[in-house]
Amino acid sequence: MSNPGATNPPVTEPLCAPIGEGNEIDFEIIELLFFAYRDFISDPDAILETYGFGRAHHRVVHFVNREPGLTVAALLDTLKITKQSLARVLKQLVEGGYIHQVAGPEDRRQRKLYPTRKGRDLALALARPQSRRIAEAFTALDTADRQSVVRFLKGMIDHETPGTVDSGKTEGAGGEAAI
Amino acid sequence: MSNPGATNPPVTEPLCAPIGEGNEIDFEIIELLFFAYRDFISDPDAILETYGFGRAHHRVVHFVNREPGLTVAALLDTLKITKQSLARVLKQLVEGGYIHQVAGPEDRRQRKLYPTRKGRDLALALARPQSRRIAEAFTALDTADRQSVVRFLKGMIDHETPGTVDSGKTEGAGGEAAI
DNA sequence: CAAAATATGTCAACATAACTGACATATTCG
DNA sequence: CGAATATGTCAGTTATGTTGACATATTTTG
Repeated sequence: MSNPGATNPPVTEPLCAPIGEGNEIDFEIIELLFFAYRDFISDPDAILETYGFGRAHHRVVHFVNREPGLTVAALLDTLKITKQSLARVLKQLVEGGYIHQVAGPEDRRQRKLYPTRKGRDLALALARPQSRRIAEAFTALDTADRQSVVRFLKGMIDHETPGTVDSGKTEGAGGEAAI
Repeated sequence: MSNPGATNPPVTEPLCAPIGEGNEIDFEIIELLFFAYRDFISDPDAILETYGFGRAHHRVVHFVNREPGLTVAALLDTLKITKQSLARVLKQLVEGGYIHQVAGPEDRRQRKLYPTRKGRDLALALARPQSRRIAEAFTALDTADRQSVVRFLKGMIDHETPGTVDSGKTEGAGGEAAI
């Protein structure tokens, strides 16, 4: 079927030239983001493994520490996962004494989430190597350069026009999020 | 003097203060990276779904396009997964006509991987929205600022000490292709 | 040349973390 | 009271990774 020296290459004929030569695609940044992020999460991942935890636990512990008292619904909205997905890791974190659940003072249906001292220590232990990595990457940059990085990262984030997202349902599509 | 009110708070008592106030941790960049990367991969993920593909397929298609003719072993080394994991997605991509396998010209045990036209089109379709997002985030930055972003991202990547891997060949130019 | 090493493929079982759907319970609201 | 809401839970599915064992073809080596 394949003929070396065929005159009319079909879509299944192999291409030998690398992609992105003379293309409009910014492959440099695409790949830098891939590798930077992969190495960025490798540090906490190594720590999590010693606890028997995974990325999902990191995300939950992180955001509960960043916003103590947030509700399950708010956490689901931030993580953009389903409550069934959250339930598993949250249960482990609560039973392990990392997170405390308190019935809402006004709406007692709510479960407000607070970190414990143990949970805070874990969040800090996970963030520390990440922050160190950032600091190292920043050593070559002055204050103005660092602000450029912040502006770039903010520009990479979806600017959700408030009003387009109908917050009627709690079970939404999930992505492959990661912290 | 450690605690007003309660006498001796155990590690399981809830904390109300947000983490990272007056801490040495750079939570701003940590979270910006999280959200930026999540949204960054959401674009290709939506496209992949229409093909019945996932992130693993994107990675394989990307690398094969960036370095046509790379071997299975080289791909495994880049992706840092097992051959059993790769086999599943690679089989789908080969059977779908996105990637072509050719026995190595010198070492016929090797299977050199090449993108087909179809595979190249897919790789471009996946990279295009990512590149567009980068371009948008760059609009607020001049050339010097963009170089700062590149320097930052490179600084975030693990600098593998080239001593563990002995590669005495003149090929491994710094900044090799990869997603 | 025969044996060992290498590159790849494959079968099977398992783990994690996401998903959907259905249903239970407690609480608040109209 | 009945409907809506916030949360929890059970059951099954999918995608992607893992380990271990073994097969096959090819190259290298003793």
